[in-house]
Amino acid sequence: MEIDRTIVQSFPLFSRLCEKDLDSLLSCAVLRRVAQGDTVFKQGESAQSFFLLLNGRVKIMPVSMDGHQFIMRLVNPGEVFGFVKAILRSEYPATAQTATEVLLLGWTIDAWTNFVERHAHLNLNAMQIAGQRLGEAQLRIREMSTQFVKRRLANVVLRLAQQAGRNEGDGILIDFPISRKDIAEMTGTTLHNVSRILSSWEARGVVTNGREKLIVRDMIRLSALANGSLT
Amino acid sequence: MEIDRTIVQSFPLFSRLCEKDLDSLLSCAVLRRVAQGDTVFKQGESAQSFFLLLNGRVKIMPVSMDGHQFIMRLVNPGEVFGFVKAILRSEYPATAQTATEVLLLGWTIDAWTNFVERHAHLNLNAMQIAGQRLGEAQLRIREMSTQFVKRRLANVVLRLAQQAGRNEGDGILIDFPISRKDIAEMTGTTLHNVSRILSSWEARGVVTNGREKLIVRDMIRLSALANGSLT
DNA sequence: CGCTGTATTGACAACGTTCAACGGTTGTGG
DNA sequence: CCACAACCGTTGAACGTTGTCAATACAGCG
Repeated sequence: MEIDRTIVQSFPLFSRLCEKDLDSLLSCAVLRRVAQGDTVFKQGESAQSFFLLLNGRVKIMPVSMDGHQFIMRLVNPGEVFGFVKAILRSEYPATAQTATEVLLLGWTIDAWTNFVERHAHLNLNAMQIAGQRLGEAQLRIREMSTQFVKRRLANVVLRLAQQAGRNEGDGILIDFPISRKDIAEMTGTTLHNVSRILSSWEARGVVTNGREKLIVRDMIRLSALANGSLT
Repeated sequence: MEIDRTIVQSFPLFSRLCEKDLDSLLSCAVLRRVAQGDTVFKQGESAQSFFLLLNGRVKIMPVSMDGHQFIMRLVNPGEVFGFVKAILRSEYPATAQTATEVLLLGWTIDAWTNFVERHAHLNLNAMQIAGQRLGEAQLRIREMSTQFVKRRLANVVLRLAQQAGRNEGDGILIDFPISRKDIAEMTGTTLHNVSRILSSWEARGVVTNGREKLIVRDMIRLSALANGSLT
């Protein structure tokens, strides 16, 4: 199967690679299709590969011993996942489950380290990925420590609209099926609360709700809700 | 001033360096003493240096626009801080304030990158630092999303005891002055709540409280509180 | 047409924060 | 050495937020 190289080249991890190098990197990648709801890897497996998401969405979900589910990260097209853990040759700390049918490229960590030896500047790219994840994680910790559920939810929906939104003229549709439970697990609350709050926002014209569907109608007011200047 | 090289060598970032290399690295480090309550760097400054804490404790505190204070990380002796951001040549995302008088070593990022060019394996060490921070951050997110304040507090105190505890025979003393406000800002709650919960634990013989002081008397029961098998 | 998974809503209880008052300790300056 | 201020900690009460329980509705699917 043929991959569009210009697309892959535009992804942060591979920036500043020449065509030849990109070819050799792509030649040792494995293309994989995964159906909706299946898992790419499972928590606890040894991290021998990492993945680049070409298409669709993937949920990164640690499972805790006390049964509480939640979603650590939502992977959008063009992002890598399983990357940091693979470099460190440890175990995946979470399960990667698809939210849609997805298309992805996989590399073994051996192939990658091999390649990096000849392209040392990729170390910096890798560090940038790790740094970005760390920044996102710390931002989220701050939100969880200091903000009420309403505001956290506004931030989650805002990010969804920015990263997974498709402009439909009269609003921004979240571009994959997402349930209240999913949103609750991204926000750190219950689906009941999410339902209540989204309903109240719908009454005020900020969003439109549907079954596994969410449309943002008023980004301005949503932003205001997210930064606390509106309740 | 003379630094004990065997101590520095035992720190993760510098593992697998020979004596000679260690000397050359130490020769371009700056030793610095900072008084209790002063700041090592401030949020928003461009990250031109990173630091290795030799002695004392440092609090990493992002400040949000809405005034909410909190403590993102507590740095223990032997740990580096400001490291990831310095490598990425961005701005410090938080303020580093000392909880005690501290002694630390500082390197400019230029000296570091220079040194890394001749010791490529340090890239992996750096990645390990970043990976560890990321893991800690994600663990904390999970705690904040799914656990009640009591249990989160138990986890915070447990970590304090493990990382900053000194065994006193009849209990484990947290080895630096820490206020209820500090603990609250590490847990994501108010000092009132911390006071209440710690008082109830004191009544049950789990801890002993004092002014800017905390002694863990019963690690077993504290662990049970932390993993939810006890309320 | 019943089954399953998703969503909405109300009532209620539990939890946590805010407000307020008070007591104790430390440090300072007269 | 004492008075005083500043800071830290504790505790109670009221309030608001959030989670839990329960009932219902609705859509997709065999």
